[in-house]
Amino acid sequence: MLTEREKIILKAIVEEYINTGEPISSKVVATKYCPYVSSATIRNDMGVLEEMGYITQPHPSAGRVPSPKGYRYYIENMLVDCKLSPQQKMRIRKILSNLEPDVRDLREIIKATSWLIAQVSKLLAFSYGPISSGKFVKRLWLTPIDENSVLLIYMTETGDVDHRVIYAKYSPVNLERLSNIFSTKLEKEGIDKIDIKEILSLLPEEEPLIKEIIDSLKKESYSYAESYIEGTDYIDRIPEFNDPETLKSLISIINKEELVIEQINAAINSGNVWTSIGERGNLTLVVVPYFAKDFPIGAAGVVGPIRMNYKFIIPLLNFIKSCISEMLSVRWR
Amino acid sequence: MLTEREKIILKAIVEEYINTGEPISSKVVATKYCPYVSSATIRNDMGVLEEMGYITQPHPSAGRVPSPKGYRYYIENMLVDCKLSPQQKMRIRKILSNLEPDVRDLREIIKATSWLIAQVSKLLAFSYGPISSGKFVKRLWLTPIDENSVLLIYMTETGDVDHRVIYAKYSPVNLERLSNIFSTKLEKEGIDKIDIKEILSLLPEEEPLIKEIIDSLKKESYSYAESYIEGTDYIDRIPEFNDPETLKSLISIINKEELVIEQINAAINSGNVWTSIGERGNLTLVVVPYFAKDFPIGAAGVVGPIRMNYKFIIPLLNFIKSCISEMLSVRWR
DNA sequence: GTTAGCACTTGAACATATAGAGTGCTAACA
DNA sequence: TGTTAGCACTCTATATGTTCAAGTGCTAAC
Repeated sequence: MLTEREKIILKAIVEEYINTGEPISSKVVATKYCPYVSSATIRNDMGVLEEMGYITQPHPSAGRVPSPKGYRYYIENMLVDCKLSPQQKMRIRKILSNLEPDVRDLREIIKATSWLIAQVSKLLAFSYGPISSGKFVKRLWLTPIDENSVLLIYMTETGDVDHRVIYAKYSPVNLERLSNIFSTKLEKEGIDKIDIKEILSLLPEEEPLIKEIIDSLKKESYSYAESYIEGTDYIDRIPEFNDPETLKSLISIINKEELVIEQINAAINSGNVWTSIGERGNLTLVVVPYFAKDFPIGAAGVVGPIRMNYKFIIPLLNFIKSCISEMLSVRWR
Repeated sequence: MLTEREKIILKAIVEEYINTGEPISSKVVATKYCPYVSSATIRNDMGVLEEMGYITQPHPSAGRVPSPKGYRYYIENMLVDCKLSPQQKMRIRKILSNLEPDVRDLREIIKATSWLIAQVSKLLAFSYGPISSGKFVKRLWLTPIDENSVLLIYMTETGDVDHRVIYAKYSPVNLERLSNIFSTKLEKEGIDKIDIKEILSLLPEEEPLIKEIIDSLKKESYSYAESYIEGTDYIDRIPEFNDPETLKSLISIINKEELVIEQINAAINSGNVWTSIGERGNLTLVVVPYFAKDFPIGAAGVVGPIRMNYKFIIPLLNFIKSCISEMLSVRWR
């Protein structure tokens, strides 16, 4: 448990360091944040904070810098009820309404979300989705392409649509019936549980096609989420991104979505902003999920240096979450 | 025009530098490549080569390094008829045949191409496509989703299929007829030229839907190529990728496909390997197009430091071009 | 045209000195 | 017991000088 003054000092160090990027000395804290005690007192307290792991010293004669634990304490205890200003909200709403005419389906909304976040945060931003919560295909359509191939289109329970080309001999007259049979079955239960034999018995002559369809659906029932990255132009604004190791971590995070999916799932499960501080090569991820009604659709967030402006980013992502969720809820279901 | 010995020296410098990464001294060239003359003679020739712009000196007391012009001369004049060994070809064919069962449509082939190139080259690899040469939608299908939305699926002349959700009031009974009307029209000419009024006169009650369809097709007739990047794990193998500026260029190339599209188009137009050396922040792109029969489908290649093993990469990409083109040509049309 | 020989330039590595920042500690104080 | 002034200490950053080896360019001779 921290004393009141220790809290003030920790907050001072975090905010001052976020602003300046330089280690913070006891003198600065004393003059700007605790004018009623001397720098020697601050030094004593800083020793305690360091022992507890909230701050560190880059080297013995430097000031103090927040540790990940310090940032976490700051975020969890000192940013509660932190909100965007009405002006900032207005600005985001305006950008969103300018965007809206160009955004026509789920994926475009998701893509636009990353763009929006990057624009406003001036950091790298990503978005991810759509996920199918239950991962169930609910309807499908079959359309002939040529004598050996059929187009399979399917819709998941979250309204996401995708397609696939299937190769099999078939007779066109059966396609519509087969579509209906599958759709009726899938309406009730997932692809893993429907009775294949029953379908085969209804249209035995289409066995190769039916098998291909089931095969495809099983593969695809792990819905086809994509991730989008925006804001690479802002890399130059961030001094921490002059370090090759940090940049390499950034590249792997940008290009390998599996590295981020864990965080995304954590955010979706918690339903709220999820912050991972410095866990992946000196980078912080702040992730927020978004929903259509109560269905989780995906997540979005920023990737930046550990030293980022949490006081702005966190309420920003919370606000964007509510905007996007509202957009999605109006359009779907 | 270079003398014979100058050519030998240039080749020596390029190949030695590609191997070692260190500036090459006259002594090394003399002992390893021109034992019949002295290092002083080599020095004289190197002075000439430097004056002509084929090589440079990092600093006055260092050896020589090839300039982009030097690399280009090397590639264009000293790598003609350079081929992969039968062993290497076998290896690639084997990887490809292992891959084949998992690769079911055009996009998956394109994606797998980048993976394959990265595997073999141990560099960052990308692939891009499918492009629609004429960019014409040839057939379309309309499928009802609910009372306000229709699924539009369309196929371009290169066999690429995509879909879009369209929002409009409509009556389901007209959908099939409308699909056929559009498909018949599009079979003959592009979306920009078909007679909208005629279609409207056939089904005047579907005006909102028809307009939405045409709108969508016009937007989408710029086909929906995607790019894939693989091999980010190999970044650590490349010493040049410890420089922050180089890494930043890499990030922008990886994330902003528009930066690469110019090179891709150049490769597609030339029909062959296209190399851009050091034009974008100390990086080299080697790009090769691939075809289905004679239709260009896309392009693939590597991104790496200027100092890369062209002697291997260029015949590698040529070989992959022929493999992929063959795969595509068998499957389509 | 080629070569041996040498003076010259430069970078890299290392040692040294200095100034400044910020601390930790001690002893004194309220 | 908590706070403070004062000071010695440590470390970084910077500048400066020295040495070493590498590799060149040039000259004069072949």
